[in-house]
Amino acid sequence: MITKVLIAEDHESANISVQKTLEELSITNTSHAYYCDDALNKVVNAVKAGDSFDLLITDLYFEPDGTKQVIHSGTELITAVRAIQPDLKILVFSAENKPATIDLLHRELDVDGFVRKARHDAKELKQAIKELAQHRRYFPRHIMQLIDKKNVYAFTDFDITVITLLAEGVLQKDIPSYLQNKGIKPSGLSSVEKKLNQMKEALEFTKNEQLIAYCKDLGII
Amino acid sequence: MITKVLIAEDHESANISVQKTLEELSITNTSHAYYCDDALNKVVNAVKAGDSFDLLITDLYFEPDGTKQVIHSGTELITAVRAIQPDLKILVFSAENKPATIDLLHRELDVDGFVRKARHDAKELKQAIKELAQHRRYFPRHIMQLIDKKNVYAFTDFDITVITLLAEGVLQKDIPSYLQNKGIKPSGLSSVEKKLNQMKEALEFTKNEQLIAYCKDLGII
DNA sequence: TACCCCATTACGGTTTCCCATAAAAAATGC
DNA sequence: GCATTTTTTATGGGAAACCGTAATGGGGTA
Repeated sequence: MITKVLIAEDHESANISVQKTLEELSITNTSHAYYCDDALNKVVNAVKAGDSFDLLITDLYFEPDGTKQVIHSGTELITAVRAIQPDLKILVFSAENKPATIDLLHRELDVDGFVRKARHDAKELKQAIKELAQHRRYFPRHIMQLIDKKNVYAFTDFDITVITLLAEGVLQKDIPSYLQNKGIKPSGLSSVEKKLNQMKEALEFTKNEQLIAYCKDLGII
Repeated sequence: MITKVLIAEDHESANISVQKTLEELSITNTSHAYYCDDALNKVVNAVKAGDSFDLLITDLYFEPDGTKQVIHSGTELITAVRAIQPDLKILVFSAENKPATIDLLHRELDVDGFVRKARHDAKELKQAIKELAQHRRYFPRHIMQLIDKKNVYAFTDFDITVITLLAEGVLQKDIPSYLQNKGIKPSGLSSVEKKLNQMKEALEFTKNEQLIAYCKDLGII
């Protein structure tokens, strides 16, 4: 049974509508946090007081506004609260639609649900909370389809390093020295060229610019 | 006096919170539209019935979901309703923070107010509606400051076309023929090179890959 | 019309990238 | 230990990109 919920969301308006949705599910014991640090504090205090939360609904992106914060993003918040209260159910409510990010939430951070801020998000939110109350996870099919699509090529750490360097403006011929400085091998220019060719061939691209655009779209870099 | 309001917003949750905010201002005569076409229809019908709206609160971005729509964006909607009902007050409520867009709203589309979806957006929304009821415009100072600050480079249609072609894998030397086919001028290779250099210099980049990454981050392409 | 100004285009030299091939090094198998 | 295979690195020629400069062309003005 879900009765006590914490909402971590910097947008006041989003906060309001989440609360309203919860009210429609007869959940009135809600707390709000407009900053990640504040959210973590509330979780800590609730556990200390022996009155812990049942569910955390959190956004991923929190806009900096000048006030110093230790935790800056929803993903960091998730790992932090998990360390404090492992059994806390976590539902991510975000406009995020990059497959890489959603995949991270699903597999590595192992959150209980994801609802994308979109046309029918309030209805979805209700559905998700109902599912979570039944101890099921909520990742709608149309979201998971996004994830599968990205599996046309599995980017390795090496791939990502090389692409990131390119996106930062490093000349291809200068990449080997960067790799050596970081102790990454292989570091030869030919190896870099080979990797780039492999990626481009797998994705049917011909130019580095396409790779950059593709990786940006998927949130890989 | 503002009594009858139309909310054009594809996100259900945002729609809810706007309505709640209006209720707190004792405005209960509200209509909702989840698509631009629907919003325009409601404006038209209200005018025909001699019971027109006092205020339109609209988002800028409406996510396509397969249903065929004539109008696809808030900016198009704004020009369309202005043609129907010139005295309709328009308040844009959007997460948009690109200086160029806000500038467009302020100067060319001449909307009555802009509230950014951000931390205290509900409070701002209330304030904005109060201002509009007094026949004043509402563009908070911190928004207008954004315009000056972040305006590092204003991308033209030509810029975006060139960058898009690069991101699609078109060779730089082949871009001129593409431009000619689309009837865009200038179309010379030197002009393309010059534009790319201008952009890169303005943003302190050295490589096209950086430009692609930057434009992807900003959602320009 | 003649002239100037500006934007556009054309051209040539240099650098970087691309690609195929070969050499070197490392891993594997017997 | 030695041969084989695979991975990594090196090299060179040709294509594309980069960059400065010169030529072209169109619009405005007297």
